[in-house]
Amino acid sequence: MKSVKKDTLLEVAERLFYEHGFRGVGLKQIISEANVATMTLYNHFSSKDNLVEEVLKQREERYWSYLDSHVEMDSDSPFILAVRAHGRWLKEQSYKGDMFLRAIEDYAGTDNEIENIARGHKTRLLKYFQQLALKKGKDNGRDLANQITLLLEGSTSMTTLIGAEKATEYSIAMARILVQHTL
Amino acid sequence: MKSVKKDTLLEVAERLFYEHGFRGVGLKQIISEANVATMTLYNHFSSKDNLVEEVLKQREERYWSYLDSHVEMDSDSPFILAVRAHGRWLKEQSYKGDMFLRAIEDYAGTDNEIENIARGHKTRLLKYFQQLALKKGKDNGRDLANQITLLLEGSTSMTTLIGAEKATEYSIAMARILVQHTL
DNA sequence: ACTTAGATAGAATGACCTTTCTAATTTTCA
DNA sequence: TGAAAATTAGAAAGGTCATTCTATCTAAGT
Repeated sequence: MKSVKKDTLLEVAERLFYEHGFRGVGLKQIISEANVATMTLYNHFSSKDNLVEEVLKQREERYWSYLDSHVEMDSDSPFILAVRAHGRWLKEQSYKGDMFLRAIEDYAGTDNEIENIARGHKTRLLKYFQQLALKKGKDNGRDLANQITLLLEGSTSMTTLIGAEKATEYSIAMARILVQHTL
Repeated sequence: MKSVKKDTLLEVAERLFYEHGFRGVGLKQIISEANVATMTLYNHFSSKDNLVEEVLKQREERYWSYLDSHVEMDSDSPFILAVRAHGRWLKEQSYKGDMFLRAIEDYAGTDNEIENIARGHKTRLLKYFQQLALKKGKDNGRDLANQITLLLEGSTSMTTLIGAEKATEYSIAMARILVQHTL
């Protein structure tokens, strides 16, 4: 059932959408770089919007397996590990802005599923850190979770300006102070 | 020399570009909402890209007069004032992402002036905080400036998720800790 | 070897895009 | 008032876009 063509399409589409934006990439370019016929795309995806949806889902899966594989939840400093893992993700996969934020901006208020998927990812990130804070027995877990998330988002934006290494260095430094401060 | 039509066009274009993205808005919609003929637009702007450029310049001017009017450079805590001012800007003018970051993403690598203008704004922000740190006699001025900028960028992104008030609350709290920590 | 499903190239469609053109009308101000 | 400049509506050109439709071809499994 799994199709190599479909996987190629998803891979190419994710790269191009990330590089030039959802609206900045046409299907023609995608099928051309994927070495696939038009109808092959439409056999696997019902529309361009549907392709965008699948791309976002795939990217989210990849993001979480990235985080999961780098964060030992029971470690002394899971927050720091998460910020560091996010930094690696930035360096390798997200050096110019965040795809989910971009999807939210591009499709906000147009009544489609894309915005929901993108917002879902962000919500999950917040919940992730809230649970982490809970496990650590912090009383102000929600605040800490929001602040750590803010640091992640900040480092993502800053990556465009000063590179992933420096952005991550700064966010880790601040996360350390933060965790220490809310013990 | 100043034309009311041109101002209307800039105002309408800025609103629509921010709301739906540069590529998501057509000139037809802009001239329609500005109650202006096609040729009026082309009399004042040489192309759509040129319109985008002027919109960005205008927005940057507005951003800086916002900051300047709220930040007393010689105050005890100009950093905190700046973060707070940025928070007000978010609430009133930038509730869903940052227009400059978006311009950088949308036009990166397409060899045009737009990306330069957008990056210029971000560079200026960094320099602003570096000078502030210098005036305060901090030895690690560059680090503090980068971190404060990271907090601003983070609060901008978080505004889309939790609103400007909470995002600003968190960034101010973190900025306080930071300034205190690097005295 | 036959069948069936998937993939192919390429054209057709209709919508929308930016930019240019024209010719009539309105505004500005000396 | 009269001349110059700005603005108008609308069409046209020339692209690109997403989507659909052919009709041929390839590959797999029985």
